[in-house]
Amino acid sequence: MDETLNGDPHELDPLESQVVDFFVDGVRVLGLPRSIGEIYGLLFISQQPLSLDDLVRRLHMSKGSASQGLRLLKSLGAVREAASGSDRRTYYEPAVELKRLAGGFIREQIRPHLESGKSKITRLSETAVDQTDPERREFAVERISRLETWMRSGGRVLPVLQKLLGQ
Amino acid sequence: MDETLNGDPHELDPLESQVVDFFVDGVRVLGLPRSIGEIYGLLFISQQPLSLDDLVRRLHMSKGSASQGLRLLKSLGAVREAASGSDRRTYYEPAVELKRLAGGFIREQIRPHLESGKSKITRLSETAVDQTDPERREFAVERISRLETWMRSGGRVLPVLQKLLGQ
DNA sequence: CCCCGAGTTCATTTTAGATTGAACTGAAAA
DNA sequence: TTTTCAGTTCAATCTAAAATGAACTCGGGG
Repeated sequence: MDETLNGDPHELDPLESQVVDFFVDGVRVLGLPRSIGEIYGLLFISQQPLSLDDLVRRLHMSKGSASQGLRLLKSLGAVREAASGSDRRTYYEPAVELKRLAGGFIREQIRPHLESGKSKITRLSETAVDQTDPERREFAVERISRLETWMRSGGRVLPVLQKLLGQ
Repeated sequence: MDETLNGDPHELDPLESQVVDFFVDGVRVLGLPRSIGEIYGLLFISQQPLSLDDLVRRLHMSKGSASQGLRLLKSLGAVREAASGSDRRTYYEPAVELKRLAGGFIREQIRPHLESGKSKITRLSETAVDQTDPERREFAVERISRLETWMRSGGRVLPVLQKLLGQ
């Protein structure tokens, strides 16, 4: 069985593996696991939508990883199901508009942290005003109000970011 | 030896540990190790500059971690050496201006990735034009030019980000 | 109705990278 | 000059998170 002769080789060709590597590095910067980069990278450079089995076979990853990876990518809006062909499988294709990708990442990964940050700061404020030593209390309150300022800046920045990336 | 009576307790008080936790979570979002958040968090809520030994003692971390953590924080411009007192130790205090923190992070952690990304794309372009099948080549070139667009957007966004965070 | 197989789940295993700590450096004190 | 000690280094260890894979679910086809 000579894989170089059929149209469905198991190994990645040089272009494909270069693109996959590019996205593996890319997602690591964003704090996402390597498998996410592998999946998105291969979809990105594929002319045809790919099924879960295609990903498992060509990337040598477990069905579990591929399934969980696709779930996360779908939740980020980075991958969508392609109009299904005749067969039972689901095929996936990448979203390639930066606006959409950034929007999904901000919505799913950044906003939740900003939110939980805000509520932690609320609790921090309460602890700060409980300080018995007045000098200590004043200092703590000042520092924590600074945190609030940081979070407000963060909140203000995100929409601008999305806007700038949408072109 | 009752630690609650002297001014140098080993354990963190509730305010301190809440702030440390806050920063531990915060730096994880940025992809930095927990020890970085612990160190910066304790400095942030301390009224006095702290020495490496203070950090080791109060955070129960090794000298190695504290030393490496301080080095990274200094490189980010997030921590500076305080005007030294009479003794041999170096004391550290946090930088608390968001502009400075964001600037350091962008300079040390984001820009290098953008740069290496650009050079990877250059190599990708070369691989893409090598594709023998014309349809494949056209597709690959189109996708990779999209990557270039993404990187350009990224580069344009950073200065705006810094500007918005500087207030 | 039962079978088939695509896709999911999650307890276990693996791994990347964070942390440790003992040996080392260098500079100030004695 | 020797001693002392703050801080650094890095091989070894540990751990948190990712990947695995076998058991499972569920829907369509026969």
